[in-house]
Formats: sequence, C-alpha cells, structure tokens
Amino acid sequence: MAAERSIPDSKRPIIVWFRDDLRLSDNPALSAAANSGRKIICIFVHDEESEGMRPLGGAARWWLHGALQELDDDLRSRGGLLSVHRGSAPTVIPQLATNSKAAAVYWNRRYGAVERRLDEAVKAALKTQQIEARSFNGHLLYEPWSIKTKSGGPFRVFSAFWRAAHETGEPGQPLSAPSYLDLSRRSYENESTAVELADLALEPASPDWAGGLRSSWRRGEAGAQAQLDFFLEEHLKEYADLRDFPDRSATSRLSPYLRFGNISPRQLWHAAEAVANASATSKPHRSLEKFQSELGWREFSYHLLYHNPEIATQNLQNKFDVMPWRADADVLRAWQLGKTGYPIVDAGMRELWTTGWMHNRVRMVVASFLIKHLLIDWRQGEAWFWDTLVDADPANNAASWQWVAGSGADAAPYFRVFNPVLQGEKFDPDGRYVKRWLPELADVSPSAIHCPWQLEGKVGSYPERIVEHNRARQRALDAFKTLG
DNA sequence: TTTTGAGTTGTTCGA
DNA sequence: GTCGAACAACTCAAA
Repeated sequence: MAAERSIPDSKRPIIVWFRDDLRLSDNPALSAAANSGRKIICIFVHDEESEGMRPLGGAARWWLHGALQELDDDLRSRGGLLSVHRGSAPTVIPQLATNSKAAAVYWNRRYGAVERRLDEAVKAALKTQQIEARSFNGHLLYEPWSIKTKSGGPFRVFSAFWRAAHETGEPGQPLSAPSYLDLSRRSYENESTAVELADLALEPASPDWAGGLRSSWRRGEAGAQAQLDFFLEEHLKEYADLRDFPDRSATSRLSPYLRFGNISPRQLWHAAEAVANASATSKPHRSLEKFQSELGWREFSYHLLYHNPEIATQNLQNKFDVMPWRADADVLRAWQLGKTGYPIVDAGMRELWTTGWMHNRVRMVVASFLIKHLLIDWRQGEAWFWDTLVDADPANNAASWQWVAGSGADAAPYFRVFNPVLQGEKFDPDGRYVKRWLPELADVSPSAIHCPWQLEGKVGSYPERIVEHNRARQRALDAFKTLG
C-alpha cells in the first residue's frame, strides 16, 4: 500500500492486458486506457498452466506468434512495446500490477468458461489490492447474455437469435486507433515471468512445417486491413453467389484475423455496409446481408459457447451420447492426410494441411464425410481442425462440428448426407480446386475428376476409395436412426 | 397452457 | 433432363 501511495495517483500507469484482441484499432480496452491520460503498459500472458486451459493447436500457435510480433512492432513504432510473460494469469497479472504500481488493468472480454473463471480470479485478486479492473467488449457485436428469448432464456435456433439480435439495435461503430498513446518502454525483464516472444516457441523449428502457412498469410492487424480491403473491393458484390465455389476466392478469408482479434466484427460490419451503400445496384445488399449473417453465425456460436461451456466435448443433444461411433485409427488417418479417394474431400484436407485454412463449403463436405461416411466421432474432427486451422476458434469450431453431426443447435437433419461426388460436380464443376491440391489428378478430364475410380486403371498414386458412397450413406442412416 | 409455424448450406427416387 | 415428395419427427420460440 505504502509503495502505491508514494507516487501521485495520476502518475500511476494502466495495464492493458492483450488476449484475443491483438490490434490497436477498435480496441475498447486500449482506447479507454488512452483516454485516461495515464501511461500505458501493454502486456501479453501466455498461459498454458491454469487449470483447464486448452492448449492452442499448432497452426494457431503459429498465427499467434506473428500477431504478437506485429503488435509489438506497432507499439514500438509508437514508442512502446509489448511486454510478454509466461505463467498463470491470476498470478502474473496482479504481481505485475503491484510491481508497476498500476492504478488499473483493462482488458477485452473472453467467453469460454475457463477464460471467464480466470478473468474473475484476476479481477478478485486486483480488487484486494485496490487496483481497478475493467473489462470491455471488443470481440463480439452483441454480448451473449444480452440476446434473450421473450421468456428470458438463451436461443437454440439461429434465425430467431439473429432476429432478436437485430431488434436490440445496430452494432456499435468501431473505434479508431488512439491518435496518441503514452506507452511504457519498460519490458519488465526483471520480472520472473517475463520472456522473449521467441522463448514461447510458438513457431515450429524442426521440422518447420509452416512454409505453406507463411506463403498463404500475412498475420496481424495490417494484414487484416489489407485482406478486408481486398475482399470488399473484389468479392463482396458477388459474395452471395460465389462464396460456395472453392476455386473462386470469394469468401472473406478473415476468419484467422477475427480469431485473434487482428480485426473486430464491428469493423467488418460497418466497412461492408459502407461499401454496399456506396454501390448503385441492389445486388450488393443481398451479399451484404449474407456476409453479415455469417458474422451472425459467429455471434450465435459464442452465444452457444457462453450458455454451454462444454460445447467442445459434450453433445448439445445428449441423445447423441449413445451414438455407435467407430474407432478406426487407419480410416481417421486417411481422412486427416487427404487419402480417402474422394477428390473433393482430399483436396480440402490437403488445403488445410498446407495453408492452415479450408474453404467453408469444403469444410462442410469433409466434416459430413468424417461423421457420416466414416461414422467417426465429431470430436475427432474437431480436434484435428483445432490443431491444423489458423482460425481454430473455441466457439465456431465446436458449434460447427456439432451442427454437421446433428448433435448441436439448429442442426442439420440426420438424412442430410453430402454426396462428395455431387458436391464436387456442383461447386467445383471443372475440377480446378481439386487439381490445385491433388496434382496426381492433373490430367483427368472434368467429367471424371470427382469420380476417378470410374477411369480405366489406377490414376497415378491417387488412392482407392476407402468407402463406397451408397453403402456408407445407408450405414449412416441406420446408425442415426438408432438414436430415436 | 396449448397451439402453431418454422427450421443455413442435401440426396434420392419415381413420375 | 426436370420436378416434387420423402426422408422423422422434434424442438424451439412466440402468440
């Protein structure tokens, strides 16, 4: 106490604790700190120690490294730096706050159960030291608890949720990056928890499997803005019509930026609206609505996560607990490696492995294939995506896998079994997407590209089908029927 | 409390 | 080739 009072209160700094909000613009915690007129200490805590924390997957760790590096660069260009720490947040944060004589700690909220519990613990610890703790919403358009049914409960149907969300009003305008930041230069290297970013070993060393990721992505806030500008300029207009075709890059490709908060949903919402409203035709408005409803699905996933903390491991519909899943490591491995013998599935899995990302339409096809054709537990798919996706998100990933399995909210009906040949023919008609990822099929004609087993003889090294569609489909229907 | 309309993304079969 | 029905009822959300 005495130490804290030995300097004038107005000289005490504010700590901004960065988490899934690795950006300077539309960052409410940072803006509030800037408006306070106090010196700002920017920190990041890599916490894999706290009870229940799910370790990030490999691709997400790779993204995190780049995003932290970029944030540090941005802060240094404004005279500060990012102080990086390792340890349990409820230990690290209060200790750092005390040692730096901070008046307050600000952060933007997280919504997973473990994260919320940690943040509560940090808040409680700070309170006992009379240090202010304030949290903000920088991650979502609507707070998950603010959207309620007429009877006060959470929603379990998307369209009703999204209608109700709209009725609470338009999402708020994004904040500009603070024009002036009085940043601390201290790196707190004398703290036992302080580390260099490299010490976190977030990037792979040997083997270095991240080459494909590096050539696919520019991590961080500037990369996010560039990708947003490109998307709005080139693809928003046709988004509704072309987003389902994986060989057109007509999706936004903003998911990893959203995951780590290199950009915020408010920024996307309003930037898209501005571009659509500036356009003369009405076509963009259909696309605008479609794009905004995709942000709506992200909101809905967080709504589900908030109200169902175990969404990544527990069936939302518990009748699925008795589902007769098959445990077949070889078949799972074939799916993971893109060796199922179905080109659209294998192309997707190899795009994922190479770039850390997969087109949305293809995600549905490969997920349906794992769950229904192979009858493998959706959690196995969720875990693989968690490890390999740069956008692996605690809400979206789990909610989407449950949606495909049928065990989730507003889920796909049991009889919806994607036919990988039809899906390929419909959404990749000339096979350009498939050929990009499966060079062994380069010479196959468009008419056979999605069913190469019909060709005379074996096609190079391309594998045989691991299941036959009609048989697998019937097996899935029978299995799902047992759930009653 | 009961009723009613609705529910992201599909496939197959038979006319 | 195209079109509508069947696929199974169930749960949700609001009136």
